[in-house]
Amino acid sequence: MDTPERTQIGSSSTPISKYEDSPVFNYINNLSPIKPVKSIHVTQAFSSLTFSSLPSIFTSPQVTSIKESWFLRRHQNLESSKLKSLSADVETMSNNEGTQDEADLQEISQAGISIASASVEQPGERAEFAIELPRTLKYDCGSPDCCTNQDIDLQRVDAIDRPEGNANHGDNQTGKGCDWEGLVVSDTPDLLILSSPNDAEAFRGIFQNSPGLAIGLGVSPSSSFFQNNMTNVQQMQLFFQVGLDKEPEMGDASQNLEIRNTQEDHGSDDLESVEIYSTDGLENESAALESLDKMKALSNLQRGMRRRCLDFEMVGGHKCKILCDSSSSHSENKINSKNLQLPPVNNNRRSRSSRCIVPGIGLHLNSLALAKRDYKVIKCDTLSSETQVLNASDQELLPQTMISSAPEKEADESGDILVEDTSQALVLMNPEELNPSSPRKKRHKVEHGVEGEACKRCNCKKSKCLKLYCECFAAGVYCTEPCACQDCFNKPIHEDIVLATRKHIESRNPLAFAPKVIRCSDTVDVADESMKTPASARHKRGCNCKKSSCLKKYCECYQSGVGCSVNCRCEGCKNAFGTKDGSILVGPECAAEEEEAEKSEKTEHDAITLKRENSRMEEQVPSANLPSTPSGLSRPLAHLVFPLSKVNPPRTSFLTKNGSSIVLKGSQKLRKDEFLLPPQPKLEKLLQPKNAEDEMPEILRGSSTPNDGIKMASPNCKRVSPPHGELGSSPSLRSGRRLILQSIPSFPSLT
DNA sequence: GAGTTTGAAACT
DNA sequence: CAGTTTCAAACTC
Repeated sequence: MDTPERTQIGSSSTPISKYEDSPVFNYINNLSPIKPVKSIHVTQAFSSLTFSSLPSIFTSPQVTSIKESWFLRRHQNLESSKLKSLSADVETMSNNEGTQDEADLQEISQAGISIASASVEQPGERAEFAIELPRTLKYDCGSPDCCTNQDIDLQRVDAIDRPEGNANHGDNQTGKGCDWEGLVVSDTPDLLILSSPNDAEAFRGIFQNSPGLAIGLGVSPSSSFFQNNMTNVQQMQLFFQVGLDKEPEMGDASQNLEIRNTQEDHGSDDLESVEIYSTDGLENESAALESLDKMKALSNLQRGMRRRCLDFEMVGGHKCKILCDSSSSHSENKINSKNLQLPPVNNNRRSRSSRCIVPGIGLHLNSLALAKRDYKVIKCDTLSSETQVLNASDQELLPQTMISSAPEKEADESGDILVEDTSQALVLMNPEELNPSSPRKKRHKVEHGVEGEACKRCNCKKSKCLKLYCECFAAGVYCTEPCACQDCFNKPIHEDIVLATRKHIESRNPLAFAPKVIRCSDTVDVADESMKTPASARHKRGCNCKKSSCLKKYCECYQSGVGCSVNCRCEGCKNAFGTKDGSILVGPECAAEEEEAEKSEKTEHDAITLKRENSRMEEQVPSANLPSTPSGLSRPLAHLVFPLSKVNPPRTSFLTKNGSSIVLKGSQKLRKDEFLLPPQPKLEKLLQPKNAEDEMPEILRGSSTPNDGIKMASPNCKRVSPPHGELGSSPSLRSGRRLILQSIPSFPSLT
């Protein structure tokens, strides 16, 4: 099994080889521990070179054969004084001295550029090392490679676009672990470490401490290595060219990924090789194989590059910077799209990628949040940053993500929560994420159309962003740059603390991180429930407002764009989205107002009902479409969005609500109308009575369960009945519900 | 931008 | 569970 040495010996020294030819000699050779002097160098080289190489040899005869040829080549090249160079190569590589390595690198780079060059031999050598290791080791660390490959692909694009200075060699340690978390958490430098031992080893043997190689990878023009080495520069150019060529292609990251993956599967780990193949044509695998050997070295290098890039990407903060660095907005968008798209593309890696993907934003504590953002980002990219479109798409995507990513919440609160989340997610996505250019630290500013809750930006000073006071923390999101928090611990670096704190809080209140607003009955069999309380959204706990009359953002219900519910203990509720219930609570004033308003409204209501119904039908259709087809939804959503946005952050909730709740209920219809119109006190008053009536049933609570809704409904009906009596209180409600029912069937049909 | 108001979150 | 304190957002000037 000492094949390498033997092969080397035989190849290098003709006399020995002669003897070797004889089986007897071979036998003796095996018996004798003593080895030729020359072989020693070789052996050292190997020993140093290949921790992993040995296994590779054992595992794959092909590899060994390759090595043999490699050694032969090497010896020929090194004949005179370069015998040491082998060991020196290995050593130098580790030592960074490697003048020869640089030459090799140049050769490699040239080879990589020209693909076919006399110098190919040497690169081939290294390439073999790199390749061999990965192949042999691949199986050892199955998952990482796969992941890495995909990631690499993704990164490639980014890497091309992004110059990164440091070619940091990751330690195998990190690589072994294939700790994505570590990668994510860890800063860029270690990222190169490579999740897969293959890469790590390959880099070690080849690159380790060799700036030239790092340059050869040439991911970063800024890197001193790169600057220092002209050859590197050439490679850089190549890379950039490739990147430029690809960038336009990048639009379809998925395609690129697939191609790359397939190519890698074929056995070529090199991204470049993949690219080359793609350009040259994957069809000719034979030709590709030839080029592969040459390319392998480059491919390995690129691999490392890619991974680095991924790692960097992983680090949320860098993305923004990188993006900013990218010259063209297009490139940025593409990059974003790439990054963002990745998660959706790779469902398996979603969690990982999601983290990385989330731009600037740290890891979402909640998988939901992750999913949300990811979708958001993706949508933004794909849709060209149109919030409306995004909304539609988000809704579609969200449910999926929600389902996959956040089972916990789902279990807790059913589908309603998910819906909310989606809305929030949309909100998040739309406003600022789309326009990272203007990060506003304070919410005040954030108000732009959609933002609201979406872009969580805290200003915590004492809570360290580890309490629910912190919106970011409460939202399950890491604080980001726009946050003006002080002594913030809600960062990926402190992931442990964050998780521990989160856990602690959840221990006290399992629903602490659940969405505050819960959709009553979106998913449920709409028929009955929808009838009852399409109200759709209610605040989980309700508010406790005393002075704000639930007309300001102090009120969480109002802030969420949700009407107050039975759960609320608010005083003097005048929530424009729906009072607790005109019922008792409102008090004399509210009651009187409500009654009057109701009376006045009745007439209006009747007149409006038709309109509402029409609008409902329209809205319903889009809402129904939303899940199914984003495109269709986009516009209607857009309508909703703007008004909602104007109204408040509740927009987010509104959007969700709009989809289900508004459509469902006649009262909500009013809401929509209201929302469409800027929500104003006038409207509020008018609406309130309506809301009171309509919402009364809605009030059923945000109760996720239909049962609750039903319960709620009955009391509401009682309350409402008197005012409704005019309208035909119960009948009106029922009628409204009936209408809803009618509309409801439309949903499924439409969908 | 600073100060006040407000209500949720946290604590006792 | 209720009362109090703490906190940060929302709001006002």
